[in-house]
Amino acid sequence: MPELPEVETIRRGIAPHLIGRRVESVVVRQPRLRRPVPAELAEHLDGQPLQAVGRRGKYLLLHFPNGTLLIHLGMSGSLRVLPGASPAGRHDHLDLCFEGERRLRLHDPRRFGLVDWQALGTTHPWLARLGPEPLDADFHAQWLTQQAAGRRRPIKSLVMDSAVVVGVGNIYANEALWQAGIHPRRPAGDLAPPELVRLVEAIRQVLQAAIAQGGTTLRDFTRADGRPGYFAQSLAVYGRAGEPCNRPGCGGRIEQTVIAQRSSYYCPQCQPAP
DNA sequence: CTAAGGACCTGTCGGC
DNA sequence: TGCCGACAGGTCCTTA
Repeated sequence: MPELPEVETIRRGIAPHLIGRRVESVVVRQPRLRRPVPAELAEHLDGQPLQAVGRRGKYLLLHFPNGTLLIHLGMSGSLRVLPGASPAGRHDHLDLCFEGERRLRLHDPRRFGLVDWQALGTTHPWLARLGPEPLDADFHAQWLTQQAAGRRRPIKSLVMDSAVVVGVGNIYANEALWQAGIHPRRPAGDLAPPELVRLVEAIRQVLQAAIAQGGTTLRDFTRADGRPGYFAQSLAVYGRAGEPCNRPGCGGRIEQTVIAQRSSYYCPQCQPAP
């Protein structure tokens, strides 16, 4: 479900409710996510005050004095801040109960999510090989050019590779390629320098616009308070197969195909095939 | 090294 | 109405 804009929206949503509060208890109802939730989570967290809520790619980072709790929401995960006594439903796998009757609840029907502990002063293996943040200055055309050089894999698959750049999932990869006028199946190494410049700019722009709208709600994404995100109405290609291209004067119709096992959308007019 | 495909899960939707 | 397959916002691991 969540790509970078959705995770950032959640980060901003939960932080003000929880920062400065101590964890009073941890409830694990279902430890079997993609990896088992560590059994000693409560020992790490009990009594610790939450100092900050960060994000690296699609990982949320809950910083405590003794370490960091990593949360990845996978395809279907969501987090809500709830009152202290909120009855749990199906797929409510984990609660962090904070002082002052605040409860952070992880809900994840598909259980592709991840939760793990990173001790102070260590780097978790999940974070060790991540590429630059797309909205930071070290994500630039020169970096993408270096990553694309000599690669035959489709450009869409390259920009979705978290070692190249983090946080770009299926929706925003499709959107950014449309905005840059690049066909998703083009071999990465064949892109011309101006195309790579445009693509970097498009990725930045699409992600920033989506964050400003609170992310994309297709079916079940909600912010920490339960509201949807409004970027869905700004999607140019994702989920729009058969509909007309939005580019003024284009007149193409959006097509759908599969690239690297993921649904891919593009306009055959303004994103010429390889 | 690169790239592709399966695996992990449940829910929903469309077709018959 | 009910069943069955396809598909869904992600990543890790194995295989070629």
